[in-house]
Amino acid sequence: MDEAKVDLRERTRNAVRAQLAEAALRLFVEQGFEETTVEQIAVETGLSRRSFHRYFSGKEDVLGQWNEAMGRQIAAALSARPADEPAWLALRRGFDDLVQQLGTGPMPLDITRMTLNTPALHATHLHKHALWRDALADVLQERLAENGRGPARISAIALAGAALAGLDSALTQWVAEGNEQPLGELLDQAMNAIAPLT
Amino acid sequence: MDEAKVDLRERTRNAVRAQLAEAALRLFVEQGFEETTVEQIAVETGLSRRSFHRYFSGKEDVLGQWNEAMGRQIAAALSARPADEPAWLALRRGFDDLVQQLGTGPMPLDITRMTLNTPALHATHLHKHALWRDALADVLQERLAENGRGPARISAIALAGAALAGLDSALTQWVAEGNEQPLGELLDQAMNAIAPLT
DNA sequence: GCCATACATGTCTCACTGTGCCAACTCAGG
DNA sequence: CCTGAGTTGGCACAGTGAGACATGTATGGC
Repeated sequence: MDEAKVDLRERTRNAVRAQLAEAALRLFVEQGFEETTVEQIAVETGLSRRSFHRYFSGKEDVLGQWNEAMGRQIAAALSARPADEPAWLALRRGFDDLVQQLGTGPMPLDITRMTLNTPALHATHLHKHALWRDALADVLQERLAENGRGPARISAIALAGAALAGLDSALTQWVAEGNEQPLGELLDQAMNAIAPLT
Repeated sequence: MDEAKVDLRERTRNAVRAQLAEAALRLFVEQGFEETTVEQIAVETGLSRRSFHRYFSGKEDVLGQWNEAMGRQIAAALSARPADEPAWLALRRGFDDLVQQLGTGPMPLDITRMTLNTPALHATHLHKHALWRDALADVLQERLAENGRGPARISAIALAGAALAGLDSALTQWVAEGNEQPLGELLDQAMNAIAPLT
């Protein structure tokens, strides 16, 4: 029972969570983030307000959880880069998955625009970057620990943070000009302005 | 009357605002941010909950306004740097005021620690960085516009964001090790890890 | 097949926040 | 004295987040 039972419950939970997230996203895009109440999302899914809070800590957490998965993906991509690749370039390549995923269809652009323009969501967005930064810093330390002692923690965090700053400025520009230039090129431009992508 | 009257009102307002901020900071440090209610701050200053919201949009805005002044100061310092100084070094020097101000007494360290560890305040902290970033980007564009056309907006934002990422990792480390190394040295270390401080 | 048990959910309740609205007060200028 | 701008307090309201408790509901062992 400790096996299949837990797995089943877990899968059910995930399914419900996904339903809630889907309803929430739809309502957000339809009528805006602030104008959507938790109750609306809950009713839409056939749940109570209280139960919504058993899956998400709040409205903004709906997007927060979506981003956690992406964070792990980026960290994994980074640690898969060849060890002799310069760190800055490896960071750039680590973003490739994200860039590709955001480049498919107009939906991601709408969500990204809403995320950057809604104060409450912008906060979530920045918090997400802070989490990604720490995760990437871990990988960087591990990556560079091979040749001698790795860099100090502070350097790893700084480097990861700088890369994310580049990503953020690329996203800002991307949203501002409405997908005029592909996100990947903007990211190259941004990161190159910080340090040469050797 | 349009002269002294308005000024008087303005000074009174600022005085009340300062009193509120002082009471809020004290209560935050004493009993934590989340555990402090708006009502407590208001009563402490002899005001009503309603009136507190006429000075600050919320608890976190107390620190938010403190940071706005510092943001303007940093931007001013940056634009005062010699035009032939490399941008990255100029950004580092622009932080000198902030570093010095945070290095005086144990109070700033406590506030900074609380800011980084409290979720709601961390969000304010990140938002503040976003504002600073845009302000610094403006100055950067202006600075480098002298020799020919300035850099693209995206590059200016990326550079400013990277500098702030360095500052953030320095602050994180500073708080983590409890002022073991001076903040200025940590900042040198962090920014050097991103790009050489020529 | 039956039941104890764990887990999800709904209802009720409470504290806190942010905001609109209105009455009362203060204080300078006519 | 009084008018008018600005500030404040009190009240009400919607929304959020969380604790307590009761009610299902499905799963496992018996």
